[in-house]
Amino acid sequence: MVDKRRVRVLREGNMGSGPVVYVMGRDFRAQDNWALLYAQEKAKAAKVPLGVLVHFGKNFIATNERQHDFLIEGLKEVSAELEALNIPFFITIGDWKKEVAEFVRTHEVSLLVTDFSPLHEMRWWWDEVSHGVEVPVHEVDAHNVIPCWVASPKEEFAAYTFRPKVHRLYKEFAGAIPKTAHHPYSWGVSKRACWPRGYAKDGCCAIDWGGVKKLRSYDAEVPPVAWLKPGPVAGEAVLRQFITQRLHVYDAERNDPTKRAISDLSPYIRFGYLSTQRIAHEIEKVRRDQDAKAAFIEELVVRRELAENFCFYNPNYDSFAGIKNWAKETLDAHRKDVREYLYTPEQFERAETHDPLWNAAQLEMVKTGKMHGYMRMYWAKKILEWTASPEEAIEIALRLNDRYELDGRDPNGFVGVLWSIGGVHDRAWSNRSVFGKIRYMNYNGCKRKFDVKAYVEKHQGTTAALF
DNA sequence: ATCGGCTCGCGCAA
DNA sequence: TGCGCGAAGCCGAT
Repeated sequence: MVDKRRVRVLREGNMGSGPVVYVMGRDFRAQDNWALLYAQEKAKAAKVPLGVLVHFGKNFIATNERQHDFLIEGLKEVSAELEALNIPFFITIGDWKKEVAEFVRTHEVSLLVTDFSPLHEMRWWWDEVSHGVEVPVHEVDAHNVIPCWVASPKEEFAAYTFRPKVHRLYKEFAGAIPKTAHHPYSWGVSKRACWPRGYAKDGCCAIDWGGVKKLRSYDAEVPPVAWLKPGPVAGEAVLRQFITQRLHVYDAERNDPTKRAISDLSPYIRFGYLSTQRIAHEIEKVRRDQDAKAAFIEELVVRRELAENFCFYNPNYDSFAGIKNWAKETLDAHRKDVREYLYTPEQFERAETHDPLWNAAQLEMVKTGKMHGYMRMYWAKKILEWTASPEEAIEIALRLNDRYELDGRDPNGFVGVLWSIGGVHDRAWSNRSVFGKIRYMNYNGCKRKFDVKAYVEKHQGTTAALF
């Protein structure tokens, strides 16, 4: 049974007699998925078919070719896995209100289930959809170990206020997740035919993935990356490799961008190919490296779910308006400070600053789709230092993050940028030029901690090939 | 190499 | 009301 505390009712109402549909918005996987398990539980109780729907609309889950490719290639795998479980996979394209509402009417859907995201797009969409359909809509937190609204009822001040709440509830929610079962009630073949309209191949049932892939290719400006393969199977392999090859050095070396100690799991978590709870469970099973395990669980659960908490409770999670008063005041007091360097958004984007370390970080992100976590702090703080205003710095950092990172457009990214530039979840430090009391970082600090030259050499070059 | 100060405010003990 | 201490640091003194 899915814990009732994972579920929120977005639209009240009684179930009809038709199939249950899970609208996958964020957690693209067939196993370890509480939203799918909940939908299946409801469908089994009502003895009705179960289907999964993914909607491709404006400002959807991916906004460029790199992320779109990572999504489509993974979705192919997920959809096949669902079909094998007798859970048909559908897509709709275009306007939410029209397409989803029509899907619901055509198939006489009795209940819509979705996965939780704290981000505006998803919440606004569901607000609209809930008003545009006449069936109940239930939302399930399938992304967090502890459901966001259960972990805390308010915006947390810092990790230290959130941590004890997480630790109190962790044992209750963590652990193995039941398997998604082969669904016992079939969706009639004739009813499936011709959906999605215009993207069905061979008459029915098969989706024209080539067509879907072309659907949202923006320019070829942000190409897919080859080193990280999309999908749950690839995610599983990365998790295995992390546990066997890198976990033992995670504690000591995760802040050294020249070492290979980090998990590389964030893109898989971002697209839901891997469940956080499942990752946590696999880590807990390891019988060695206790310090490394604790450090990883801290980042995977406490800090990642703190980012979800911030976006869920703070509607200004992506702007200056979202930071704390002490930080606004101190940044305001330093607005007129002389900036030693000033760069345009294009200069940042093309990695054309005077600082080879900053350029290397930017190049790492542009070329690989994943900047090392430690460098993300330095990178964002320097954007604050080298732009005319904190608003502009936040805008540039978020735009670049969301455009190039495979794990962009995610709560972690918003909080990472606002932590660096706006002191979110941080404390005040010594007053200095431009930064005010926002924690400062510099080149010398990096030199003390890792081999800067090696990092710069590893990511040298230009962005010329991309523009 | 190590340490204290920087500086704010939450949460808890009292 | 007082007090301890915190998301990843820096800097100068010793």
